[in-house]
Amino acid sequence: MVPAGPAPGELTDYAGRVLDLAEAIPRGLVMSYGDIAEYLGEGGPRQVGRVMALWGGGVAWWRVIHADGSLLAGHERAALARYREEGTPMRLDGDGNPGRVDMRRARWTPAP
DNA sequence: GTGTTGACAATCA
DNA sequence: CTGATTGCCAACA
Repeated sequence: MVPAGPAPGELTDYAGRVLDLAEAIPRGLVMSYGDIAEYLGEGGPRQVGRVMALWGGGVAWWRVIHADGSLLAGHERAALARYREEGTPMRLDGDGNPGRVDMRRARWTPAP
């Protein structure tokens, strides 16, 4: 049998690692795309982003954000609700409303 | 095979 | 602080 490559819509090993790591992020903390890619030692922030875009719906997608702490475009409202519930450290935006995560405190790295 | 796009990041102005 | 530019890697037309 010829080794069939990853069919479209199916998880690859890399995607599995990304999702597994995303699931491992503790409540109240977050990781950036670049951090995940760096920890896995392969791919890059964009590949992690692609995995999350496709299968992120099955994990805590709101705990995976940009390196500068900005939230996901289009899902900011849902993410804010989660952060509020989990007590994630937030940084106030110009209007005095939470618009970003305080990466300085919320950033997390697995198994230190 | 080439060019464009994308749930990104680091650097410069 | 924000905005623009460049670099990176994979998928898609």
